[in-house]
Amino acid sequence: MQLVEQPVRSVREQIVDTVRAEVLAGAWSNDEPVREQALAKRFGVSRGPIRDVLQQLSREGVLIYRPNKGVRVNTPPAEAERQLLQSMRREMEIFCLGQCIDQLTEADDEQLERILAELTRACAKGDLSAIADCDLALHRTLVRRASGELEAIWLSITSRLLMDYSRIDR
Amino acid sequence: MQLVEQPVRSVREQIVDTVRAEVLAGAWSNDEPVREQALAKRFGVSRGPIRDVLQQLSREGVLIYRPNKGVRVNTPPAEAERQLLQSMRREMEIFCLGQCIDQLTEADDEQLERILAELTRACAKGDLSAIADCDLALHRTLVRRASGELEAIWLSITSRLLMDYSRIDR
DNA sequence: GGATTGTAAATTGTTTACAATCCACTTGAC
DNA sequence: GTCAAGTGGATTGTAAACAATTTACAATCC
Repeated sequence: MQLVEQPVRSVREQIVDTVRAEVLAGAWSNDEPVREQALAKRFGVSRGPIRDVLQQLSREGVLIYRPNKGVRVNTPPAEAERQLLQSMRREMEIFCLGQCIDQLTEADDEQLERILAELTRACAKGDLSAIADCDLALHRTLVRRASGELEAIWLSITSRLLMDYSRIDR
Repeated sequence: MQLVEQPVRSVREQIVDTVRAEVLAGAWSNDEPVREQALAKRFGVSRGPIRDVLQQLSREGVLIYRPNKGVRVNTPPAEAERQLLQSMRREMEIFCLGQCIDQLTEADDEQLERILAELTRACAKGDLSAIADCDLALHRTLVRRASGELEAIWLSITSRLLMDYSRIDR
């Protein structure tokens, strides 16, 4: 189920979302480096697009990049940083909610309904990973609706917070 | 004068900082697209690194990217967004100041002194562009010292705010 | 004359090939 | 036996060639 609608999802964006979801779900170890060629083979593309993906996820804080040494899964933020990020995320979401609360289209409603239904189902099953996904998708949709410009910033903040979150439910 | 110290400045990062500074100074028009090959030729590299640069600056909000159509200079944020970003920037800088106020090394002090001296000189000359550069460098150094993780987020916020700023003094 | 389709140049997206760097292991001296 | 330098394989960084898409312009049709 596609939770976050995107008009034209380029190959790169698809891979970014896939990899991010896997890392946040705790599927990747942070002990061993991520190899470009392995990902390229897996997604059926060459190393070029993969490098773009890894660069973006590094900017988001999900991965960490070291020159000539590739990328690894990043460590969650320290407690003090976490509080700051929480506060900033909250501030952004309140703003976005206020921006788009009275200009939602029917398509938006429908999209939100779908996400909520999925969230309900996940809660019923106790699937923590799915719950996290839905939660992310819900807020992301709202932020995007309010302002596509803010989405990148919001993702950088939220991804870092979820780095912590995913470690906990494991 | 190099205002923001960086241990190992990769070629890409140098180009990123150069291009960002030029755009924020209002040197680029937002009517015509930015051509990859032109930049590659100018900086003496191939299109690969240039694409990385353009991708990063697009994530930062300085440029805007459209699939198969290249990038352009982005438009400044709307007033409502601007206020949100201002608030978030303020929150981050207060946090970072608190984090690193009592753990500054002599090298840091020296670096900050250099920036302040440059800022004073710029103010005396009334060089608005230089003032903006110094202001940016000053805060960026503080943020980086507090947490390298936060720097990317801070840059995304501040760059967008400066998009507006640069337009004004023109 | 105005709109539409066809075509060629330009630009972006991707792949492939090559250079530079890093890492683990071996080899050798002490 | 231990440590140092060397060496081969693997991995990242860059450049150049190729494919796909867009754009501008010209030819054609109504």
